[in-house]
Amino acid sequence: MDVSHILDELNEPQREAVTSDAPHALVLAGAGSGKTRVLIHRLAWLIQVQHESPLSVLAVTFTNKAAGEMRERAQQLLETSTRPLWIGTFHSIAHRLLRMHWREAGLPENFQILDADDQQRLLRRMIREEGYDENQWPARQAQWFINARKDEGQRPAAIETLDNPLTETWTQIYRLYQDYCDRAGLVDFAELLLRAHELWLHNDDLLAHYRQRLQHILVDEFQDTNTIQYAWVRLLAGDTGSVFVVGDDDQSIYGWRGARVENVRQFTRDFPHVQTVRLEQNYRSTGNILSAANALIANNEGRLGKNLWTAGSDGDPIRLYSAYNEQDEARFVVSQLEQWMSEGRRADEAAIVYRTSAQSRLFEEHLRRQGVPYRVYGGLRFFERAEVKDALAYLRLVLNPNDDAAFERVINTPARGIGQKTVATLRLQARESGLPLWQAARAGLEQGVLTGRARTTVQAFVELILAMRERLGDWTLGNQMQGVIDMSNLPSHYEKESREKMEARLENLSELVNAADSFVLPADDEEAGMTVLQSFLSRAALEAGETQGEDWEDCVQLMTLHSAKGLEFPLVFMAGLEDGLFPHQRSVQESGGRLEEERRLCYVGMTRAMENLYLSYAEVRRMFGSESYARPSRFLDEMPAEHLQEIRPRAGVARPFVRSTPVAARRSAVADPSQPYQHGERVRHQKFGEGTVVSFEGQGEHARVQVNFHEAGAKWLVLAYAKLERSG
DNA sequence: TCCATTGACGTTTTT
DNA sequence: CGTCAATGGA
Repeated sequence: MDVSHILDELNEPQREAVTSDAPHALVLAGAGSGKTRVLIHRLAWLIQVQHESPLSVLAVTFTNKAAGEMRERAQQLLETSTRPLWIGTFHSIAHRLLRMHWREAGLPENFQILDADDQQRLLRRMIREEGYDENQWPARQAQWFINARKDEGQRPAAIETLDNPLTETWTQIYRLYQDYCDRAGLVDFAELLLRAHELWLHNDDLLAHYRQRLQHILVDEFQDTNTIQYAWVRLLAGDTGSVFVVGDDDQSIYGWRGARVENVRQFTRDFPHVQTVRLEQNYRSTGNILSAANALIANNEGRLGKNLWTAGSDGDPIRLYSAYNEQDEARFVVSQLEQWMSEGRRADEAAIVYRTSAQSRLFEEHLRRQGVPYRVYGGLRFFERAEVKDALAYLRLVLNPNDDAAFERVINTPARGIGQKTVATLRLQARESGLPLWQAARAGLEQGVLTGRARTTVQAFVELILAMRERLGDWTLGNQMQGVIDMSNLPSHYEKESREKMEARLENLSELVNAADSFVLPADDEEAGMTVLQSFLSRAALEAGETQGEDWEDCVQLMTLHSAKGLEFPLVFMAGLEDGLFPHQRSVQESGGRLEEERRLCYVGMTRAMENLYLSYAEVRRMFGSESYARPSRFLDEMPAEHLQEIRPRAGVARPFVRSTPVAARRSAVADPSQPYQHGERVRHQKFGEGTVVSFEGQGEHARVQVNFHEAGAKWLVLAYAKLERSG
């Protein structure tokens, strides 16, 4: 068979990976080295050359976008339908398994997916109701605790509390929350994975079936897998499955939410005869960018080791700008951007990336002022908007009245005179009888627990939902959606808001009806035995949709470093390279490889740039209302000077006399022996606490240092008077 | 029920 | 400084 179309466009290591006949393979794919291509060509190789059945292939990704891209590109290469292939995110595949085997998984047929927002609301309500002090046991933290445990594969009973009262309480909250979810038929994101794992673990026949069928497992972004995802893959593979994973330990940036880089190394230990292939040729960036990135990441320990190289030219040096303050930084970035565009380049070829999402605002202001079109990544997605979730909650309730999260959401939205007190009564009833709210409400009506106005209003609500269920019976999804919106009288609820807001909300609602109208039951979901309504609701939760609908053509892209992973741009501005901001203060303080993860984040950011990379930092930054002085990011010191070119500010820009030393000078500068304190040194003051020396001046009696205190902010202190101590 | 004021908080985010 | 959520008075 002619395999040239599969192999021709590949370089040697890529080809080696694609054609590997080892039982398992680990492809360490550096940034821009053709990782996705290898995955897709491997898929084609299995099917067209090895003649493996498409039914035997499972390809797993992390995002819906990646899954969609993989299916699309596989389709092009294979020139046949990719229908039989299982391609999807860990969550969507887990979800599919649970839908098909809901009985074995111990779930009700109409279980609903709880998104992060639903989960937090449910927890807040529950914590309150169970009588915990909300300040001591915040829902946010409970959510974090529960998800972290689930990501580790732990049920409450398995948690080792070691008599630690804190852990014991969190575990108890986890237990109560899980009971709630089980009663109401609710499954959160982490639960999808955990249940899917347990489904196989506890059903030998099912596991045997899937092991036999899914002989080839391909995993993308393997460095992002958490404990349960790894265990799931391992369980499925058993002794006979063949696992092909692609990843890059240097781009692991999700450790803080459970991802374990260690899984990459663990893979070679747990699976026998793993062939490891390194993809180090980079097709994206210039030599200067790659060399600087390589040098930076070399500071991390325990890497599996990789050095990116390019056949292309060195290109321009990386430009480094030290801004006087954050305004100056934004001004500089936007002016460079305008210059680039004046040379005939497109706005959408450029990206501004930063560590924290709050940094976007300043750039937005400057871009708007200059009339440069931009788009900010992140923010609320379509199916996460309040009005959309309100409308969907009615549908959820119609489908599964036991869905407490949906019940709570709409019981008094729009306001129908059911106050806090009435809802509290219902909750109490539900809690005492161990029933979902819906059933508690009905029982309460029958048994006369509710009286007076409460009785009338709750009765009306129950009848509304029943009427919806009856009326919606045979309608199309679009009509059901519209019906629910009309019958609930939701639009009236938004009419009280400002005109703009209201119009946006009503527009979203009609967009929602459109979405429902044009929704076609996907084949995957049909096979899993789902109804159109079930499928629509699940997808709303699992693929929350785009942040912004249409207009992002030819816009400068603004995003956090995290959301930049996987993307590339000819021109990249990486801003806010200050110690404390990037690397972030919290990461510097915490142990456990957090600093290394920040360094990887920096590496990810740099390797997004194809032609030109600008780095910048502000000497003074206004944050949380007060000014703070920081030294340039330590990561800048780790980039060889020969790849950097410092850009000094224009003459005439007013600068304060306090300045940190330029990076190049600082790098070569040894400590100044004439000064008692050195730049960057940590000191303690009796009153102001801990701080960092940022500047000094004068000699002897008049010697003063400027210290940036963590609590009190920046202060000048005369050494002769202030009693400073070194604090390591 | 609604609006205004007050107070706490302030990485990163997909599913 | 800015946001969001909780609180309290009309």
